[in-house]
Amino acid sequence: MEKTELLSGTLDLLVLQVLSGGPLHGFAIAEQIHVLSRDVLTVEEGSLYPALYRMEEKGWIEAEWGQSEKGRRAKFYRLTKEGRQQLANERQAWDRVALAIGEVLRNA
Amino acid sequence: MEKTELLSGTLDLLVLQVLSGGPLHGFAIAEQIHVLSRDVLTVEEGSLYPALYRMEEKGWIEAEWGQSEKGRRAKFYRLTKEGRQQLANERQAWDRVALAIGEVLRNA
DNA sequence: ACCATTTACCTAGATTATCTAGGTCTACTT
DNA sequence: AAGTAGACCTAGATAATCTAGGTAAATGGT
Repeated sequence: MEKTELLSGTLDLLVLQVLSGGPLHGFAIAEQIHVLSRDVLTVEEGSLYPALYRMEEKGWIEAEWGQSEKGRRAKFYRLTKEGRQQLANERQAWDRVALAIGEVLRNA
Repeated sequence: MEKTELLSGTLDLLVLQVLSGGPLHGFAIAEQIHVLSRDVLTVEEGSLYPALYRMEEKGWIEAEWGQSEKGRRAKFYRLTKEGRQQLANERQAWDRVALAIGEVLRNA
């Protein structure tokens, strides 16, 4: 209940977004989100991997085994066409909701 | 999974915020959030009432029975001092996280 | 040659928030 | 008298995230 440094419901959006820059393995996805958010957002592995499976089942991403920059085996994920569409949808939904919350915070 | 028109984890913030303008009964809290967000955010009653209890137990709000504008019995909630502090904390947390997400969306 | 650390993935179970879908009661309207 | 709207309540389902473990391979230090 305390230090939830990830806003529930935004994980898919974040993953899709960092994958839009090109394929990445799971570990690197979490790193990217952490770094790009300037250490504000932390994705726990126990959240990440199940999320990747869900998204793979939905056809938004595809996986392929390969080798990481550090020479270890790693599963690389890349966006599918559906994933790209989903990203667009989620970005729009985020904008809409974040703006709406902003309005409430401004006007109450 | 589809039309979640409320971002998980933001309900407390929204409730505290609309109460910062003065006491309101539960039904009116939901209305206010809906109206102020220009119909984007909808709080279901099954989410609202349990949330109000949680917040009351935490000492952020206090309840008192009274009469609504329409002449029906209604439970009015008002912010406590702790609630005001909590609101400040949650606003800050929201700003921080929303900004961080924005950075990821901009830079990936 | 050995051991610790880092990298990378995986999973079961707990927790928690929200929603669904019911319900009650009362005032007002027709 | 009946129907609708206002206002509250709750049990159970759903689903996302976290906790806290675990495996295995490559690197680095001694």
